[in-house]
Amino acid sequence: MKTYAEAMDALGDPTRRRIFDRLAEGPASVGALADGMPVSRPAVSQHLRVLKDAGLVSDRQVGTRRVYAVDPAGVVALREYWDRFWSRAMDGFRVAAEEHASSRESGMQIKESSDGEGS
Amino acid sequence: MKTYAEAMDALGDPTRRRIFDRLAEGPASVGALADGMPVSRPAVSQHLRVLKDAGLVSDRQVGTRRVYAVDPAGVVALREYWDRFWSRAMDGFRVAAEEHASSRESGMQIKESSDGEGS
DNA sequence: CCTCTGCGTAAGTCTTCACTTACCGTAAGC
DNA sequence: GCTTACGGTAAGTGAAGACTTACGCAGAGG
Repeated sequence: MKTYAEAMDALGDPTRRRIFDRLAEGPASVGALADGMPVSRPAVSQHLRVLKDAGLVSDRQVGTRRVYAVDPAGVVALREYWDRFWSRAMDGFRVAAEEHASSRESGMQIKESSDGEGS
Repeated sequence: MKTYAEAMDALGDPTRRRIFDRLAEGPASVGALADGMPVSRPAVSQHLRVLKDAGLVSDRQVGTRRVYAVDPAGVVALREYWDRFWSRAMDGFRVAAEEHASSRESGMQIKESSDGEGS
């Protein structure tokens, strides 16, 4: 299974996010992607390779051109990961709020600066 | 605005993802986070700073300790960005499929290659 | 007072990686 | 056959950043 980690690493780069953003609006060839980008065409090629290895895009050959498009499978996997993460993060936040309240309640040594009470 | 880009960059690092994952299960102090991590405590501090600048975590002082927790605001912003991205990506995929079909129809040469994984 | 704990910060090192130019293979057109 | 588009790959370079150790500062407690 393509790890979500690879996808997150891939989208951690601004240029790759820009390329992926562009592909999200429709498939495009490498040259078309390189136009309107501040980097060279080989750079775009290398970024596309990373995105492809991460399972985020796929490519097909059309004549002499190579057309790239978003790979729905990778996007779905990433979205599922993010959904799990989302719920866990919300749980964690709830735990944080409860711990904050209970520790205050039980008289633990929490001298929150000189702020005193958090309203 | 700029938050989601910063958040994506922040989560592009494996160590920061690990820290954020840990915080998603509940708040923790810097020392507690550093324990069970393969990196030193200052490294964790620096990662926490990046996560905090990205709006993904918040901190409060408890005595001599500093307790970090996920910041729901940042998580919400990132999720909204992802939702928009998700729908755009799906649109792009539909466009790709349609273009693919039409080009096949017109008898063009097409060679597919996504990620070679036979069964 | 002094000490000890907990954490942030400074300074430096070293690895990663984004980008470049140059080159080579492949598909279409003459 | 040759030539011209298009794009992947190799090799090299420079900068970003992840990590370390050493140090400084604030709070809790004897």
